Amino acid sequence: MSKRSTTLASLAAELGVSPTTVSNAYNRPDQLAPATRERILAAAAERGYTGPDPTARSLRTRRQGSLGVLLTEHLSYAFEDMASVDFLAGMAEASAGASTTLTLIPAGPDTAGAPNDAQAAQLVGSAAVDGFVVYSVAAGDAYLDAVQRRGLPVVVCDQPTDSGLPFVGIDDRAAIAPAAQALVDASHTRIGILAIRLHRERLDGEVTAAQLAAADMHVQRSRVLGALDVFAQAGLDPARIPVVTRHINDPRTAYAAAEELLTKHPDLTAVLCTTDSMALGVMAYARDHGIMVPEQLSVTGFDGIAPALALGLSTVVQPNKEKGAAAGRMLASLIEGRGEVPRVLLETTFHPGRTVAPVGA
Amino acid sequence: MSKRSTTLASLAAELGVSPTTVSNAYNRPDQLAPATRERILAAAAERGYTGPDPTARSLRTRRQGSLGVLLTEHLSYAFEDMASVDFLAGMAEASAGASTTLTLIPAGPDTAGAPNDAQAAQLVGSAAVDGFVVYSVAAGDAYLDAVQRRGLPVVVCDQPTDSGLPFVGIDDRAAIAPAAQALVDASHTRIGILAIRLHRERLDGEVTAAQLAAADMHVQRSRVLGALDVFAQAGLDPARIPVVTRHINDPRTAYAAAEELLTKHPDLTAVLCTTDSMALGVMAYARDHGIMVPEQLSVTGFDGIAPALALGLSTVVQPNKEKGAAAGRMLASLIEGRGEVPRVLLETTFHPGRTVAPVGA
DNA sequence: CTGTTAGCGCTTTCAA
DNA sequence: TTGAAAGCGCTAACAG
Repeated sequence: MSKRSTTLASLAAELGVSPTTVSNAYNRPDQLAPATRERILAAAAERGYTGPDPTARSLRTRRQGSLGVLLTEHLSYAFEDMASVDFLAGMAEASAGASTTLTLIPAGPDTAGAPNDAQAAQLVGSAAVDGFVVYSVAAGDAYLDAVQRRGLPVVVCDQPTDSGLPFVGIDDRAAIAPAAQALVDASHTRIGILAIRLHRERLDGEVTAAQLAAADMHVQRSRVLGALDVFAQAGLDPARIPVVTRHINDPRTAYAAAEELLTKHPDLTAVLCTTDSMALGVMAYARDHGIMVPEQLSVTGFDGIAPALALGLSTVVQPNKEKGAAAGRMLASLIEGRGEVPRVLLETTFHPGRTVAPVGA
Repeated sequence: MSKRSTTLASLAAELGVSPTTVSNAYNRPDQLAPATRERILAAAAERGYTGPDPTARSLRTRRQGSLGVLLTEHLSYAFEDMASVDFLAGMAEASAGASTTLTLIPAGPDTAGAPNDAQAAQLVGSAAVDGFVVYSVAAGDAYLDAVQRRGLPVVVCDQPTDSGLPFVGIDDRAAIAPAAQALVDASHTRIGILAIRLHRERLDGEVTAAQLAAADMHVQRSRVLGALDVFAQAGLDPARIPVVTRHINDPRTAYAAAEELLTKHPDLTAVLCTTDSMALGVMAYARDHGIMVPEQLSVTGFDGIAPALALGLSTVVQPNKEKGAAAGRMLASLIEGRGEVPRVLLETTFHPGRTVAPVGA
């Protein structure tokens, strides 16, 4: 209480032992006499010394004991999406396994060209971590650039898919096929697509083929293209399949997107969504407007989040949590120094659910 | 590439300026000639120097730029509960506001008396943070002790309620009253209660009055007692109201708990749950067993998580996200040095929903 | 088993 | 406007 806080050195001095000995008492219990150790720990407790200062230790050892996580856009949106929450849960598990902490970088929204590159660099540059997992960030994102410059180990998850960095994800383009196929098998021909965030720039509404081709959010783009692959294969004209998108991913927005799609195209008999959250929005909209699912409208999703599964949504299930765990483990092993550039693709499955029915059933 | 990485000092040497000047280029742009600054930044970029090392800076400035968050039990369980996810989203918002990162401490399960106090102290003691928010941790928890010993600013959220530390939460005992009252008003007399985790020690199954009185998880205890208050007031004998509890909070467990309660007490006409996740479990069980809600069974929850609200659950809504934000802001301001011991109680509201109906309706 | 000696990379007075 | 010096608190060699 009286003097400025106790340090390892001051403790050592008061006890008449060397700093090394005190340090060993904490870090290498087997390197000193148990009696000495007891004496040191007792004195420490008495003085309110809780052990070596983490910062000083990190400076010396060059290890932080923390994995950085960079989520797309504003963190608080990320938490609204169950898929990213599951991902984080998986990372938490991996980090507990490595007994490190998890540092979340609260990335602000990064609109392309917006002048917040400096802030990105600043936040990323000053995070006390041993490496980063970058989750579902747009190609060319300022935060991603900053992370790469930082020079620490990095694992990219989901996207961008072409960064050349260690990667964990799924094959989105192939993964969505069974959902699209289910619609085709049910004889649907008037199908709409609902996607979130195809571009870094805000872009809400119906998307042109050119815009789709230029989309820089790889995951969403792959899913839309994967669905169109299947529809084209089935003889449908991709140009006649409306694609509506929204920048923000939350329930209200999903509802509005569903409304736009179904109002502009009242003849649709099926909606393929690139996320479950969107599909949930469609179902909410349908319920509110007396549209029976699947009798009058078939709906498919993507992700396999709990609420969607609980509602019996026909959807592609991806192992979100396992993805987080895999990314976390991969990062931990890169930090350990096993330095290959691995690329892990996880499996997905189609959950038939009960929201797809033959046309006019 | 060639030599060991660039440091502020080496950069300064190569440029023939002093370390101070380079430091100023990053930290006090107004303290040096713009031209000098440009030159320094350019040279830095060229050499791949991304700015002052965060650890060294922290050691020097004694600030970490990160808020620590301590969640109960295994982090990955925490993520399964939407209420804590919402809380985290709120904290993320507050931390973005303070432009700090968020450090999650992956607390392992802390059974009372288990010998992991050392690990707790270790994890908490070595986290590079400026303070902690402790979320819903049992009274006497080893992690909480470790946090207190660490001597950094701390904000307690939800529980324990009697720590004397800065606090953010709700009045759980009063908050649950409207839910209980709704059941009473609907003339229910055969009511069961489902709660999670009343004690630190694992305890699954029906709880005795003595066990309830000794519960060290304040929040759950308060909610159960608050409900019993109302029932007693209405002339029901608390001793005849079964309380079933589960240690782990996940959908499967909730389902099992519902099954236990309704199997042991088939005459129940209503179940009051102390969390929405439990209530969801009851509804799932009811659906699977052909029990109509609310016609044959009334159900109430607590929390107001999105999936529950979407299903029309009659529940007490608490501002989870706002709670996280309030805790984060309070911690940030304590770190800034505004050092009172505040105590914030947030408001709750009862969401009538449609899962309560008169007996035998 | 314990001690001595050097920094880890940075910021901060204080001077020039 | 820039520089010199002095540590922040710790651990890793290397001796003893």
